[in-house]
Amino acid sequence: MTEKRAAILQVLQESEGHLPAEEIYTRARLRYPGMVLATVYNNLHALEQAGLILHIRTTDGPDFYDKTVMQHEHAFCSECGCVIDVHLGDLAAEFEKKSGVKIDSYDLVLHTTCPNCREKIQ
Amino acid sequence: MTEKRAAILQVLQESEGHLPAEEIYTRARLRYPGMVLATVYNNLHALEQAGLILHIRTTDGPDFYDKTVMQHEHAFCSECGCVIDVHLGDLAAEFEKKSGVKIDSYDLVLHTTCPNCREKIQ
DNA sequence: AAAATTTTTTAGAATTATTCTAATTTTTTC
DNA sequence: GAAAAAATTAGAATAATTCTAAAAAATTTT
Repeated sequence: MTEKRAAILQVLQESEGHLPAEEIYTRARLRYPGMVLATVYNNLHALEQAGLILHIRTTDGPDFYDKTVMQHEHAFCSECGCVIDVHLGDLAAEFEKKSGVKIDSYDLVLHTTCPNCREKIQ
Repeated sequence: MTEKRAAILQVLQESEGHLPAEEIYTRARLRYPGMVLATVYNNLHALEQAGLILHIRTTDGPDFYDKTVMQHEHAFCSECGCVIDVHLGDLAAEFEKKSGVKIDSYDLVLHTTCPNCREKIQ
């Protein structure tokens, strides 16, 4: 594990959980000012391959990288953009049974209005 | 409904079901060679607003537009890229109950290996 | 039907997120 | 410590989509 790779991993570990590449880049540069965005992407891929982090694809904004390796979903607040971790377990079997189609994997993106924002709106 | 908007809708209606904007553009230009990609996007938005088509967001490739307005999901074959329609019903209530988080909506992207490709691989 | 207003279309630039390339630097191996 | 492998950098390339401003078309008002 190179110093930079370790630093990128640490940024995630010390975060609230999930960050987009751009934010990891910003934070990693505090320690390594010369670091370049491509290096962040390279190392995020390597860390993903190594099973140390999760690569979360979204349907609108940028992808996120998650320090929690266990499968889980994310609910994005459409008001403030915050992200809430959601644990639904593995639904592949359920989807497969319901549809009759072989499901190798799936991406589930949830949209919510977080408790904070729901209060404000009312 | 302008001629071009109608043409774009017709392209979708006459298709197998779901097409990315680029493909709609290609097909619409057969009738309207001068048409520009921005016009396709404009009209797809308008048609979506009008509830005449569905805008399907994916986690990797480009978005799709679907002539079927009824809620349904899509299973993308990771081998050949083909798309299979899947009907799972509305799962928001189930997700909400399981997680305790208010679910306004969700995008569910399924990954499959289609029957054709599964045969070839073996 | 002409004038005024609104909507649509075009062309092209801008944006965003990500990947690629090739040269350089660093790290690891022998 | 030299050779080989891997990582890093800088910047270009790509892909999908949105934005902008001007021109054209359609609609509404007189």
